[in-house]
Amino acid sequence: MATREKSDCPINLSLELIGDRWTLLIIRDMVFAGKKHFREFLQSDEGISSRTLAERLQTLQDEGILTRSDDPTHGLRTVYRLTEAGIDLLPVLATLGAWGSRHRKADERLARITDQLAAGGEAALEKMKAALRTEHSV
Amino acid sequence: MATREKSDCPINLSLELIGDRWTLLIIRDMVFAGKKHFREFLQSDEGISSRTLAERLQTLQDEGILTRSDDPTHGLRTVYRLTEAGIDLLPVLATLGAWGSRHRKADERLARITDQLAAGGEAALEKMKAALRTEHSV
DNA sequence: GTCAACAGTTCCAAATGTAAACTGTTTTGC
DNA sequence: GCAAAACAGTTTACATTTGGAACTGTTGAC
Repeated sequence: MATREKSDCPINLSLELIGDRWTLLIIRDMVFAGKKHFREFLQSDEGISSRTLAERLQTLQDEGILTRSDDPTHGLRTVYRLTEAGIDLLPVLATLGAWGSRHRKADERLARITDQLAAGGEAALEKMKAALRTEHSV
Repeated sequence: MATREKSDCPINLSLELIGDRWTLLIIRDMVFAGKKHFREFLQSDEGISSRTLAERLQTLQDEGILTRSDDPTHGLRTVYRLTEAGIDLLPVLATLGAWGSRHRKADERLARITDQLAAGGEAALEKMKAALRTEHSV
């Protein structure tokens, strides 16, 4: 995504980075399923290809949304962690989930999660962000 | 976008429809700039191609996000209007804009708009939704 | 020492997106 | 009443992105 920015509109700038089919699904898996490893992302229901996954993880790393580091306890394993900018995408996931829950035929169990998050307002979001900071700190 | 759904996750269902570079920019133009005509969307800074625009408008219409009708006062003109599902995308635009405003180098004047909307909580959103309902009703 | 786990990479085909020119009406300005 | 501009797209040729499958090279488990 080395494309020159097409405008300085905040919505456009967000979309230039996360406006695609896969990026927010990766973030979703980190936020709601606690995934941290390449192989885990590969196993999601939507079936991202390893090629696309590798490219997205690299871009997200370049743009400061997540960090990549070696697992000290396991030489082969790589750990991906959300940065503060990545954790800050939680409200986007919440509103996106709430919309899908209301206007598409979504799984009820999953819908409850984002619905509660969106309905809980700032307080619910901050609580979950705090938990994510703990989980993704080194 | 006649793709079979890959999962029933509400976030995935939202992304399958609006997770791309252009769709939310069209909605943004309708919501914040009051655009309603093909030629107006074409003139945005980001420069969508007429082919992509036509395809997206068709999909959004098929999926019930907007409606298409002839302008009674002007035989050539077509009017696109947001449905309730389309208006309901406002919180997504607000959080997306707030994120871009905080984490990218966004235009300050534009950033203020989404920032206030996101900071104003449910009340600010509902107020703007009410205005959109009036503007996009027949 | 063998086998599975791990994070990718490589290659090719298919799908999608872009730019630019073009269509066929209708309305506007004179 | 006629020419030019406005309107919503379509078409075509090309470039870029994506998807699927097979493959690499290393490390850890048994």
